[in-house]
Amino acid sequence: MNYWILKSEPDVYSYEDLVKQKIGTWDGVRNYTARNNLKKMEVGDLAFFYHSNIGKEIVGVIKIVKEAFQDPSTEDHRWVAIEVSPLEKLKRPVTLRELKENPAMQHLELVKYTRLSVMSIDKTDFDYILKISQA
DNA sequence: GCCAACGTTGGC
DNA sequence: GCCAACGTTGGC
Repeated sequence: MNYWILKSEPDVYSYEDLVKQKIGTWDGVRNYTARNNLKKMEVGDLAFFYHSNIGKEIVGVIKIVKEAFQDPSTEDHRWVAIEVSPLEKLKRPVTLRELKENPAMQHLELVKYTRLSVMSIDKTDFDYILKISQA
């Protein structure tokens, strides 16, 4: 079982939008590193939903409900999409700022590779962030 | 709105 | 295959 972080601009597609839809298609990824991560996802994996640009914070936990398939938003066979469902909204969003300020979180890809939209996260870090979101 | 980081493209 | 030019993303 693996853990991930999925980024979206909330004015385009927010966690609340996903809650309304119940199942959302995560498509439109056009970056090989991100695409490779999508391909590694398995049904049942968990991910954080991060709001980029507006908020810049992790707002919820979602789960992968369908593994990689041809991205429906393009004919180009290089790109894939997955499907996700909302699991729970964080009691308190965890901001990028506080992660950057936390010495224990400096190795996070979210902190180091700001432009990557689909990335993995260790279970340890996943649990840690969940924990601080409940404080 | 600006800029840094970084991925992609195309000329050689 | 290298590298300059260019485009895109996302934080500030």
